[in-house]
Amino acid sequence: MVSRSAEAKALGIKMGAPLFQVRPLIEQHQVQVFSSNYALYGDMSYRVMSYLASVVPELEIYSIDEAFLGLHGMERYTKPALNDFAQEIREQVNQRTHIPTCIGIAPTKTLAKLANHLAKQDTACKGVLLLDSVERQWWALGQVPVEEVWGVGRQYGQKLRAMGLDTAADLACCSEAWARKHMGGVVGARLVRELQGTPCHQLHASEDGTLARKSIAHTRSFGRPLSKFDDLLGAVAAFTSRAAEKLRAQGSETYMMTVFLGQNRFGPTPPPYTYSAQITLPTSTSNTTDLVRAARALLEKLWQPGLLYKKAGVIFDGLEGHGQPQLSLFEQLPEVQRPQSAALMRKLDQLNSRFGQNCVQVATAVAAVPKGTPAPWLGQKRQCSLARTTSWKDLWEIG
DNA sequence: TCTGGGGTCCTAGGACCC
DNA sequence: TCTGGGGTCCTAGGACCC
Repeated sequence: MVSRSAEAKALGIKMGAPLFQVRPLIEQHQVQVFSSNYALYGDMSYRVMSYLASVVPELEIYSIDEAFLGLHGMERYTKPALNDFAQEIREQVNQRTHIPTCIGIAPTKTLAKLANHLAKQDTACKGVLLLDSVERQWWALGQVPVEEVWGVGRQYGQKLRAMGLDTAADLACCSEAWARKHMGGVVGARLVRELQGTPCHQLHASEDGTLARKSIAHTRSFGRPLSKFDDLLGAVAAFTSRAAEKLRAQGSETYMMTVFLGQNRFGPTPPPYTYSAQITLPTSTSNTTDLVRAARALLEKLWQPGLLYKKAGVIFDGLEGHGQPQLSLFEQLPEVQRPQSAALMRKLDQLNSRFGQNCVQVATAVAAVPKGTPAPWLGQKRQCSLARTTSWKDLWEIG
C-alpha cells in the first residue's frame, strides 16, 4: 500500500504495508485496490504541469505531483492579490483535471513546503497559505513537528527530538554552524538557513513543462525469483530498452551505466541483498543495442550460478544533452559515425508509441521467453486500472 | 503465496596525474 | 628515497525526497 485515501488511512492501513497483511481489513470494508498505473499518472501530471507553466514566470517540476512556482516580479502584489492568484490556479487545475491541490507561498522552498503542509491540514486555509511576513513565518514554524520539515528524515528526526528540538521553530533557532556539525554538513546548514528565510535552493526551471532528469533508471521486482542467466539477461535487456527509451524521450545520452541484481530482502539469506556493477562507456549513447551489449557484459560480471534473484535494475548516470555531448578533441560525434543508428531508434520509439509498448523489442529481451507465455520477470499486476488517457483500447466508452 | 519504483545531493577514500 | 600541494575520476555508501 503506497498511496491511500483518507478513508483507507482511517481504517489504519499503513503506508508501505504489503497487501497480504491488510487483506482482512480490505475484505471487511470493501476497500478498492489498484496496481500502479504510471502511464495514466504521467499523462495527468503533464496536463497539470503544462497549465502551470503557462501562468507563472518560472516553473520547476519537482516530482510527478509537485512543482515549485517562481513568483519573482510579483512581490509587489498585495496579500489578497497573491491569495486570489493562487486560488485561481487551484480552480483551473481542478476544472481541467479534477485534481485537488494546495499551494504554500513563502520566500524559500523549505518554507513554501512547510506552508503547503499546513494548507493541506487546515481547511480554514481553503488550500492556500501565504507566509509573507516574519511573524507569520515564525507562527507557521511553531505549528510543525520537526520531523515533518522537508529534509528531516527518520534519522535526523530522532536525533533532533533526542536533543530536545521538537518543532520546526526550534530547529530554525539553531545556528548554521550547529546544523553543519549535527545535520550532515552543508546540507543541514542550508536547511536551517532556508527555515530562517534565506533562500539556499535555486529554482531549476523547466521551460517545456517536462522534467529533465540527471539520471534515469528502470528497476523492477520479478513475478517469481529467477536464477538462470538467460532469464536474467532477458530481464536486464528489457529494462535497458525501457530506460533507453526514457533517455531518448528527454533527448539525452548516457556514458555511465549501472546494472544491479537484488535478492529477496525478506528471505532467509543474510545481506548483501544487492550486487551492482558499473561501466563508463567510451562515448555517450542512447542506442538500445549498444546499451544492451554493455548491460550484458555487466551482468556476466554479476551473475552467480545457484543464487535466486528477485529484482533487477538498470541505471544511467552521466547524462548529456543530445547533440551537445562533451567530447574530447579527437572523438567523433556518435551520430556522425553512425547516422543510421539515430534514425533506427527514432523508428523504434515511433512504432512502440503507436502500436503499444514492446511491439518491437531487441532480440536479447525475448530470446529466453517461450512463445505465448509472459516473460518470467514480469510482476503480477492483478488489479490494474485502465490507461484511460494514453491507450486506445482503454478509452472511455460512452453509450 | 504475497513486501514499490523511482530520484537528488553529499562525503570519503583510493588510484592516478602533474 | 623522501618531501609537498594540488587536481580528477571512480566507487561506495548514507541521508533524504516523492
